[in-house]
Amino acid sequence: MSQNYSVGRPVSPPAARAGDPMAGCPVHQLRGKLRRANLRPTRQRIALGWLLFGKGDRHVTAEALYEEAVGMKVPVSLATVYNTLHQFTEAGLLMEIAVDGARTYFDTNTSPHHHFLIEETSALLDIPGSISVAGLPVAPEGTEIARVDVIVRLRKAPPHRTG
Amino acid sequence: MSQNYSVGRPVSPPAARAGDPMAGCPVHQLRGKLRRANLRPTRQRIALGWLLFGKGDRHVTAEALYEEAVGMKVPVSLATVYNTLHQFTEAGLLMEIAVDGARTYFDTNTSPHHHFLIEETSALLDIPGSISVAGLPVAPEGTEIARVDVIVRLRKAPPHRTG
DNA sequence: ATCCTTGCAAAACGTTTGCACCTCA
DNA sequence: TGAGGTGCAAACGTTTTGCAAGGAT
Repeated sequence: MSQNYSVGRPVSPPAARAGDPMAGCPVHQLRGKLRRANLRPTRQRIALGWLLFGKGDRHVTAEALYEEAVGMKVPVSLATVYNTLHQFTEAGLLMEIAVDGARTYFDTNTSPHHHFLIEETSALLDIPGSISVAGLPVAPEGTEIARVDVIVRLRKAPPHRTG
Repeated sequence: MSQNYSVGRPVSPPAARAGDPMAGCPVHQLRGKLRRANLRPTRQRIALGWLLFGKGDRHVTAEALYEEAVGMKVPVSLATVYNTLHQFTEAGLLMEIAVDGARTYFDTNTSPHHHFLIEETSALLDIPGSISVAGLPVAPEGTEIARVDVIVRLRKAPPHRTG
């Protein structure tokens, strides 16, 4: 329930030491996940997958993930982060959310759900619970609904609420 | 036409030719609209306002509006188009919609409504009728809902429909 | 060995900004 | 005339791309 964002200490990047006996660790599952997606389990993809999928649902930008990887001594380039995020997205492991004009978010929660956008910080949050959208018209002929995005923009509330 | 500023050439906004029954002339109303927004009714703003508000609801990108203006021999620069769109937005004459990672749309319909996004062409359409969004949780403490955006992404339907 | 993947840097893209000149009220 | 607006081009931040070297099977 609590959004624990401060992971980092106990996690050791898989590339830190060569030849570790890590059979049975989440890395192994990650390899299978990548194989199933027809993605070779390379060092970078495993490290990024670890960061992405090892902490519950996340909303990351390419740059944020890149800096996180660099901070954990994972050797990776920004271009590879972009490539990997897009490959993961195509494989259905991530969902891409373009909510702002400048940044693209990648969401590890690929099930249909919607988002809060904190305008102050441009942070994205899953909206808990379920939202129902009623009154959708039929899609124009020749088209079908691919996805429905609901974005609730949150502003800082006025400093007091009298009454 | 280098940086020549003597563009006294009569812009050909659609009504520059008729007699001048200013009352009822859309340009006149536009001038008032700009005045009320504390924006000087300059040539460029009037021309852009004409393009924006003279054809019913529109969803334009800065670049599209720029090319439209250039195509109509309205001397305007891209930077001014951006400036004007943002000024209009701040004045409440336009609504900004960032639906895609790359482009920002400006909607002349400022009332709350939602959109189709044609993924094939990145075109934006107002959704006719009303949509109700139910199940919204309360905004986190200290925040309030500024706006709710619903974007229905439309894909080309599968080529066959074997019944 | 082969193909896929990565890294680097530069290009691409849409947008913003700084400064000189011009226009409107 | 003065306050404000405009144009141009260059800066800006994010994302994409091309090509050579490295890793996975």
